[in-house]
Amino acid sequence: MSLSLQTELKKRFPFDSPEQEAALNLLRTNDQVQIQFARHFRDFGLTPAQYNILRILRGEGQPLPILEIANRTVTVVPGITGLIDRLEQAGLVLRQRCQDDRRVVYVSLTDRANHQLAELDAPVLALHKKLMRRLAPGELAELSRLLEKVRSSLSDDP
Amino acid sequence: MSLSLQTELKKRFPFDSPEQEAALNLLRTNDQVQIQFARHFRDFGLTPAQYNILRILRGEGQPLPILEIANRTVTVVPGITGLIDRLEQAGLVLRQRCQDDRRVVYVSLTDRANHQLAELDAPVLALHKKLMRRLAPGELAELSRLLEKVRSSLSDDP
DNA sequence: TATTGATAGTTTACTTGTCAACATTTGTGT
DNA sequence: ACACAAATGTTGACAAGTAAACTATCAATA
Repeated sequence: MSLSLQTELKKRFPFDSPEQEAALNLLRTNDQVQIQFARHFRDFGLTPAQYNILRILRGEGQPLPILEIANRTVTVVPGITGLIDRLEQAGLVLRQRCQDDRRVVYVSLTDRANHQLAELDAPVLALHKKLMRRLAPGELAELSRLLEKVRSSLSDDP
Repeated sequence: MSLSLQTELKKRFPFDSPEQEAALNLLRTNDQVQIQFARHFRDFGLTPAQYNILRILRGEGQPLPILEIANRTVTVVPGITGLIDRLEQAGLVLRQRCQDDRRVVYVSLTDRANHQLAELDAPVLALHKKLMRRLAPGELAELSRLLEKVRSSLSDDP
């Protein structure tokens, strides 16, 4: 039967190639990590995407145009609108139209957002350490290096 | 000003810790890779989640209960329903109630799905190789090993 | 036999990511 | 000055991930 043959092949060659194995490992590991983060932030009423935007704004230290925020996330342009909408409803950011160029909308953090971010710093750092606790310092550096190398091949297309 | 100080600090210590650096590298790299896959499958009318389910069914070689499929993906139970719905509408899978236990619903691939999967094998493998092209064989193995190590620390909680 | 509890799957509601289409504003080239 | 292109967001539609609540079936047991 072709079915048993297929099963046997599957056991002997679980991956079609080392490249595929690495790619699938990346996807699976990321899934697991994302789940941890999502649970973590949900306790504070934030989603990972929302926290990401707040971190970007704090890192910049001043208001940013909406498209600039979108550029620093993977979020595609139309998606950023609703994201900012919900953050604004939650009282965490403010929208202000630019006077010079009335097309652009600046987004800034509220005091409440800064307060909430400060509360999250320690738990987030602790979670990062927990996720990576099995890796020795050298392994951490190597993992970062390899991931950056993968990303570098995505920038210049062919 | 606190702003320029913050900017300077940000340059000198872009990450709070090596663990955080590795975790963020993982998230960013995965985002980029996911985008590549999504674009790739969209040309064939499939989403990555749909392709994943088809691959699982082909790998098994026989119909699977819906919850068994959900267990093999990161998809949470309620989400799997709509996913199977859309695959069924597209004529790629069939639902059949189990006779022995009328609660369970088996899902099987149609000929059309098998045909489409066969067409996708070569392009998918090519994409995997393209994504990882910068990594030497040893680096590929090391990346897989490190990612597995990260996942292993997520299984046993504390 | 009837109740009680567990299991399989669905429905509903909400957030996010994605694309296509659009409005508004700005800049540029006749 | 005027038309036309480009940039900045927004809207609408759909796929997907998530949690809470629900239905239907099965199993155990009183």
